[in-house]
Amino acid sequence: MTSGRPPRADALRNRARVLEVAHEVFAAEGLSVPIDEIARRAGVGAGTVYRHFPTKDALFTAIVVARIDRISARARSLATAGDPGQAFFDFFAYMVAEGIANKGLGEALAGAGVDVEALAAASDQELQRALADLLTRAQRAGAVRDDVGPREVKALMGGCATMERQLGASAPGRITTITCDGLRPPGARTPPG
Amino acid sequence: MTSGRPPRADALRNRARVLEVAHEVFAAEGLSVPIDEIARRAGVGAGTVYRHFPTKDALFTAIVVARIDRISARARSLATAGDPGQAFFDFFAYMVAEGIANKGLGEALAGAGVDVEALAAASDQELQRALADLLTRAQRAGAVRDDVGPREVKALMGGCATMERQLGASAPGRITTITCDGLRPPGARTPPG
DNA sequence: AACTATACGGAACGCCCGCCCCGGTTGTCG
DNA sequence: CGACAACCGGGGCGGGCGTTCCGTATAGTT
Repeated sequence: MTSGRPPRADALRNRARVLEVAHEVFAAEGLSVPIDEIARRAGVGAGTVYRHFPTKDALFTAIVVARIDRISARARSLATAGDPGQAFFDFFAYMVAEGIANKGLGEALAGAGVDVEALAAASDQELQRALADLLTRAQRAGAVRDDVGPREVKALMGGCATMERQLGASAPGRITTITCDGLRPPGARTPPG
Repeated sequence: MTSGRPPRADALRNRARVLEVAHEVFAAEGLSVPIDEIARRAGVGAGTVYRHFPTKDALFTAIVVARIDRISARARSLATAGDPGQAFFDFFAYMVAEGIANKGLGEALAGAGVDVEALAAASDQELQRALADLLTRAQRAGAVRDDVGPREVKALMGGCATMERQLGASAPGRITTITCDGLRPPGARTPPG
């Protein structure tokens, strides 16, 4: 490996600060914010950002990967929980909430623009696997209709987040409720709760 | 009014050609295509485009308004048709199909970017009204759940189009089927058909 | 304290795109 | 056919943004 010497203290500090600020800004404003803006808010120069992350995509990817890893962990822990149906829909709601709270992540989940898929392929596949596991368990338990796959579910989660955000605070969760009801097998609507 | 003289023949020809080409290109590639590209494909200069349409938004709005008017007409004609539930879901599927076939329209329906809403307010409200009519009829007939409004339905139609496009040809219509099932009142799933 | 590798800041570059402008062309009317 | 107004084309301007470069500052070491 090319580990010549430990990085300087200020370098690590700046790197962490850029990561932190970028996370907040991307979450609040989406991916379209200029790098200069992030640099400014972090109190560094644009060059510093590019030294730590060779490209804007790389910066964004680093953040998203971390986020996705956390989500995957959540999915795995839910997979072993009691009721498979409950676990699946809990995860669905969790993912949508995450997408609403984090605009940049939402855009990524909705497949908009960036080739995060390519760079974060490993991380994303991990999520895909965990989701597939959750889904098949729920399907075997008869809590989710059989004619859907992980790809459809993932798209639906991203879409729900986008739509909920678009509708704003009016009727919160309505879209997600409808979609979840649509995912249940015929004649298996759960009462409110 | 300022109607001094009828426009020249070539002016009308170019205007029509620009409109036609812009429609195709926006439908195929979305709103992000440069004006220069549209001008090139139409065989005119960029200046010509801007003479007929003062702004890119104006060009796009002109196209979308025409499209929305057609859709509204369809909605109104369905409203008087036999089964209200059938009419509602027919329109839902029609709108989604339109959104899939027309990328630019889909982006507009999904509320992405352009302030078409502001410019096309009149036309859009017309659609809103027709949709609301269709919806309440279906709800009164017990074909659609009561806890949704036109805004949610409109968002769902746009979202379905986006998701279907994203998933490509694999599992066509799956997302729309799920969403429509979610829109039905509890315990009222229709068998395949 | 002096020295050097490392890191910093921000000006500068290149590219894209919406929009404007002007010299040349072409339709139209007497 | 000739003249004039309407219209055309495409080069150019301005602003935004991702990325690079280089003179300067500073952390770490002796």
